Amino acid sequence: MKLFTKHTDYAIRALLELAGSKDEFLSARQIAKQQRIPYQFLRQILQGLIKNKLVISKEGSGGGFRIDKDPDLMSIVDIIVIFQGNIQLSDCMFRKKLCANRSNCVLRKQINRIEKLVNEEFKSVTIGSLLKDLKKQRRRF
Amino acid sequence: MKLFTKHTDYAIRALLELAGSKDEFLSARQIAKQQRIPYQFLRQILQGLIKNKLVISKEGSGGGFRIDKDPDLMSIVDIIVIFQGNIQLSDCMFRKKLCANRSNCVLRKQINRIEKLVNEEFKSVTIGSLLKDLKKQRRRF
DNA sequence: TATAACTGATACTATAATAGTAGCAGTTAA
DNA sequence: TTAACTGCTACTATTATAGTATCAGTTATA
Repeated sequence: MKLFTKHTDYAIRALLELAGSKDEFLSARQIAKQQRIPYQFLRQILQGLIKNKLVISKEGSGGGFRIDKDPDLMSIVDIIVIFQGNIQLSDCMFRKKLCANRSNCVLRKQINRIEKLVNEEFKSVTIGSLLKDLKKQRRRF
Repeated sequence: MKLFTKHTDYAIRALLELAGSKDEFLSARQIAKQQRIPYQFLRQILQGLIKNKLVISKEGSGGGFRIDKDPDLMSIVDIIVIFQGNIQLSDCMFRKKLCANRSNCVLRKQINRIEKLVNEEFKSVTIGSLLKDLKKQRRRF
């Protein structure tokens, strides 16, 4: 069972890279090389981040991408939602009418509880907090 | 994003049905009808539950399935693991050597933390506890 | 002003996972 | 003997995942 797709994984790593050099524009090529992300795949992901206004881009030579939101307000949930949709552990909500029997509902109740928990936990992890961890770690080595 | 597949969903519902009539053998046909699960699909799922010793079967006419483990010791995690493998939010563990850079590792640390949390939460939800919820609910209506 | 280094957008492909369906062989109660 | 079962396995359709490839347009700069 996996909760993170490559889209999300790479997006987070790209955002960490961009958050680390806040005011410069980094090209997709540079990020791809640094983070070892397949170049064309990364470009798709960056387009997704642009559409959702987490980064801005500059076209042409010397162009690239720059972060466009406070990294402390950029949570992992936001990124998951962009690439994987809402966190919902079960899809029952979409077919309520088909869920005729109760056994399903007591299960859903529990699932919803855990779902909320996961959401809150992921909300508390932001690009900003990850970057802080990263810097701490670097100081130690 | 989904955490439960149909396999898991149906397996839990089938186990609730079986736990509800502990000492009788219920046929796949009966369970399928009660819980509105596609018959052949359910049979595959029941085979999975047999292999993992959650239920036993009796062949031939009048045969079927019976629960073979204390429902209170049968957690949702057990069932998820059977049909979806271990709960691991990211698959990085399988390619540690490829994860050259640290940004990935700080992310993994957080993911592992949340992973443990999810695991514990799902462990606390058992077929037994769900059945209790179900009976409570029935008394109220 | 040509060109190299970029982004924007979109179409394409390969593989795996998910959600089933179908059918044959063997077992057992009545 | 036969109907109702399970055991086992092969098959299919759809969707998600993880990329690749390419063309059009933009911009710094030599």
